[in-house]
Amino acid sequence: MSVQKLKETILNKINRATEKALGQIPEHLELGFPPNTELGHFAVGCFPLAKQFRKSPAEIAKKISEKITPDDVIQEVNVSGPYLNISIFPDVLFGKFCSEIISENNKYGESSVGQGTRGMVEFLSPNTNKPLHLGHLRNGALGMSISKILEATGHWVVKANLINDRGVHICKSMLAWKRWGDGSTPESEGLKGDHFVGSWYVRFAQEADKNQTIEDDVQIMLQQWEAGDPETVKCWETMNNWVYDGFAETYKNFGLEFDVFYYESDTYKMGKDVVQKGLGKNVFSKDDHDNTVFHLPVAEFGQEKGGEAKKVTLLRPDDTSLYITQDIGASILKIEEHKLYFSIYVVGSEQEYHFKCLFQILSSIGYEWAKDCHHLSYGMVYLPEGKMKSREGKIVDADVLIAEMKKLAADEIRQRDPEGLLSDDEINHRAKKIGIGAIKFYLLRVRPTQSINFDPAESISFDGFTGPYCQYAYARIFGILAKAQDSAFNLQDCDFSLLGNAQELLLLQKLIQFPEEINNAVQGFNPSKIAVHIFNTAKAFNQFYNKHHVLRAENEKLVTARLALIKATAIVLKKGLNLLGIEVLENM
RNA sequence: GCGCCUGUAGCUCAGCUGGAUAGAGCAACGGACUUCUAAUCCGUAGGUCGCAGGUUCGAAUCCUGCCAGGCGUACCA
Repeated sequence: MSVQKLKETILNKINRATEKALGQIPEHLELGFPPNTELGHFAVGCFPLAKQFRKSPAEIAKKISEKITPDDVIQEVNVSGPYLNISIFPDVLFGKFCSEIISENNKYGESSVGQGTRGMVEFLSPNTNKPLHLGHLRNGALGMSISKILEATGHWVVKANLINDRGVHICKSMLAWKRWGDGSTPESEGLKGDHFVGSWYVRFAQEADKNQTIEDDVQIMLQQWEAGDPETVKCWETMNNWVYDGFAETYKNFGLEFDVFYYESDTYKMGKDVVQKGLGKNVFSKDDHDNTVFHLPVAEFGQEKGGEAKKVTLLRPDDTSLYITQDIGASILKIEEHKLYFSIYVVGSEQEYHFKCLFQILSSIGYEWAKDCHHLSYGMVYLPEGKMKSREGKIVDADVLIAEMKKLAADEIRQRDPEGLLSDDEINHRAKKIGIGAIKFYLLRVRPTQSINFDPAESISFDGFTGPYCQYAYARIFGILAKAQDSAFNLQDCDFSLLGNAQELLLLQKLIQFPEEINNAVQGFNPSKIAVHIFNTAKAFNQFYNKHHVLRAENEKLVTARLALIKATAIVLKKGLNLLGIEVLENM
């Protein structure tokens, strides 16, 4: 009997009892959990039945309970006000769930609700004029996690990175390097490529403060680039390649993976012909200044003070395109090239209006898939002094943060290894997983719409509601399982009737809830659901661990049953952390 | 002005498809390592759920108004 069947069995029993007691099958009931494990293992609130049977929920609960007879699954049913609290025989309860989790292993919690539909998650989307910062890490962590969660729920995901590699800001670092760089390279300066290029972007800003005319020079440079001037294009390629080398290193360190890269230099002209076609079909029109514009539907977007519809400009009078025009082109390209059914854009909340307009325009042009485009919007990352602004140097650099967290983790590991038994390689290996795990968990543990106030002094720690806390629980379990290897247990021989104390019940409850939380996460595009649940699972394990022994339990049968329970726990912890893009460690 | 987001314990946040006494973590204080890893656990203390109405048997959760903060608001990306 599977877990799903067990739940159905319980609900069926209640349905039949309701029919006996009140003459009708209930319209809708949900199986939940009581607030504490002493009340029972599952709970059903009778509120939804009040209308159907025109009685108070408490009265209904009482009548139903009278018609439920214990059997080989249900041990007893208690009524507490409007609730039916149901207890299951421990051997069935623990037996079913532990066996199922262990046999499904890393597939536990997955579902096929996505039915194999293919979609794209576009995230990170960096500019090639400066290194990545903390905001990019939030974006990257979200993009990776939501991709994994979509895959776990039966979707086919293409991870895309649309790189903003052209434009006046890119030309700024080019101009500064050409003028003052004196042939220097990342190698000659001993810098990561993206940091090297970023330093010239900063230099440009400094020079521009002294001398406004270079702002004009950079516009000329942009024109030369657009005209395909060989020298400018060569410089652009050289510098972008330096940046890509640097980015690749950061992607690798932080665990960011992409299936496809798009470059704005390839796509920035693409929206134009779509707009011009739409102009012919009267989807778009010309305004007084000869701009090509789109009128937003008043019902959704409201109207201007004068009463006319709001509009979006798509082409300037000289037919040059704007950001949204490019995005129209890129959106269509992505869908057609990869035969997508849905398309997700992981982009900061400051662009919500942009995407609302973009999806509306695509829909108005006639693309039905526009309804399956989703902007996964997330809040800003603030520093104590305010919003991050790279031009003012108020940023947390991604590489610096990663290195710092890794170092903090390494210090912590060394403290736990006073005799120096661990090799530098091993310390490095662990420190990386722990440091990155701490950053990712910190960025993913709150819902995306929340802005994050990043206080470098105290924001990211290894204690409490953190990634390392969850990793630690896993490592503890791994330690026990490793020691138990000699007495390898067989699921068939487990006597699960021995389990059932408060800590074991709470832990099992967390394991049971896991698949549902994955579902919640995917429906709300919200990985924090998983972060919170994995923390609660780790906490439930630590509470169990501190109160009960596994290997030194009272008797051999209890040892085996508990081994099965913690093995199932390890599976859930690992799966959950992996869905957040966090790796587990076997030793900490 | 308008739109979206946010407002819950000293701080950072869960809970927000209405339901059992509002939960964590951090910080504070007090405990637990001869026992499977103390990056742990237990306890104490800490809350007019921004304010005011409304809907409901029942509201942190839904509706309306207001207050405060953030972001956005057509020819930047």
